[in-house]
Amino acid sequence: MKIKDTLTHNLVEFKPIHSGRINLFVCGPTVYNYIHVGNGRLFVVFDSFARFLREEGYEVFYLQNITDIDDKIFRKASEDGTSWDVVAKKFVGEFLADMKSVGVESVTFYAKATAYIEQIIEQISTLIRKGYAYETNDGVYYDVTKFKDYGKLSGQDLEMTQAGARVEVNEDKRNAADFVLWKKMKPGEPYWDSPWGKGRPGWHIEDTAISEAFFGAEYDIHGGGSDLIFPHHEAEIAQMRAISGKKHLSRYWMHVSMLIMDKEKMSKSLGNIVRLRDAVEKYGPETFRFFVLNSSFDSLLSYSDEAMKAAGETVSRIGESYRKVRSCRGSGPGSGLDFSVRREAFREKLRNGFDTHGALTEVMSTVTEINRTLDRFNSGEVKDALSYFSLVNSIMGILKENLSPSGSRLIENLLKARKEARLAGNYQFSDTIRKILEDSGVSIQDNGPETEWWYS
RNA sequence: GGAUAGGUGGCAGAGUGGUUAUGCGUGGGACUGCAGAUCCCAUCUAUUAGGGUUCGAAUCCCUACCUAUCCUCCA
Repeated sequence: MKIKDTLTHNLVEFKPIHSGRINLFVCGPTVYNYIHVGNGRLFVVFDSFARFLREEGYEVFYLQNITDIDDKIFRKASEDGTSWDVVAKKFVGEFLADMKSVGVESVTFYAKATAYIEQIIEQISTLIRKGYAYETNDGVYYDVTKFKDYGKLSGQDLEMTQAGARVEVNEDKRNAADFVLWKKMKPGEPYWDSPWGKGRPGWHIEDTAISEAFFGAEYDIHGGGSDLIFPHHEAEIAQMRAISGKKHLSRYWMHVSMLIMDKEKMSKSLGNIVRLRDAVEKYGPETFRFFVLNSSFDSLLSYSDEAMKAAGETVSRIGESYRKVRSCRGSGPGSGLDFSVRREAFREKLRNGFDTHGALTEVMSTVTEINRTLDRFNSGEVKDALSYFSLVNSIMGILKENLSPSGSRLIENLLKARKEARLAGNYQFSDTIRKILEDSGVSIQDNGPETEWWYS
């Protein structure tokens, strides 16, 4: 298996630290509002990735942090006239609800930052003891000049970056690039006791404290949005490697690119946010997942109503084929389709840098072949096709379970009446029944005198 | 200004030296009482621009222009 690794900018052969086991850490959300479709892209990609790794036979511990202490949460709380912990608690719940609605089910454990304050304090103490960190009037900072590889992941050269390009320069810091590990309490803020007085953790330190607690100093794969490469992931690397003295924090780094909207990035300041839950409600989780997985995770992806509708059409096409296979009797002479070859082709694309788009192209080609030859399927091929769909779905999560049969007597009787009308040539009546059924959410399809139906 | 990734047909989005990507859309055909679904054929004859290397470039090199993310607690 190969991974598109941010650190080396290459497709590299993957080797887990412990044979057969993978420790995966992905940066989760800061819970101060509903997440948008761009965030949703990240979580769908890694959900599918973890499912794939498990399907490949690895035992995967997928760990994700949740930032539940942050200035953005304070601001939201003051806007809403409530307290920070109420905001955090609410949006942790909303986040988990969103994850469930979009079929994200692979995360082993969600770790909230505030539950690991002890570990955070311990890491900061170690950094100070080892000479990497220092205390000022307002906090504890990491001295980036002490860590020679700082900037290596992002290709940043500290000499070249502009200090204070976006933020005010803090005069108490030794270097403009130093980042905060511990923030001393300001009036009205929540706090924990520490060797540096009352305060709270900086953003970067929570991830290494959590990942060390579960995985130790070094683990296999670290994921996140591409906007976190610098400085967040640089900071994580600097923290953990300074503490451990090891060569890596994570052996491999995978970054999911941004979602853009109307040629512009999705951001709150532009007001072009689409909440994940709204998109999922409008198009369905299968369509959203297909939309996301049909592109390379490391490329920009354009979100639009048109693109979502196209994804929806394709998802229906795949689902339709699946539905037909399920109702296929398999009494034909055999189509000659070799599903073991097709399963392997699908897997092979994913093994090649998690090429979900390539894998879905394989699926589309298989769907066409199935549709073309279904009437010749024998019973073994029906089973093989079902297991093919099951494999695809277990990783991608793009099949609608619109199971029908064993339905209501009412529907069966309506269909029976319609069949009689059709046989009698009374098409006006049969079309009226069809209209009633369709208006009631029942799709039907005539195959000669017989009619199939399902809930649409 | 710097770092990093890119600029492919109506849309989305693959393809790292030599065949049609694929899907959606559009047009036509088969099938159907009609429809839908499905299949077949076609369409769009795409590669940001300009140079260069090569027998041959979307793919390699150079220049220009453009886009996205990031540029250091706070966005």
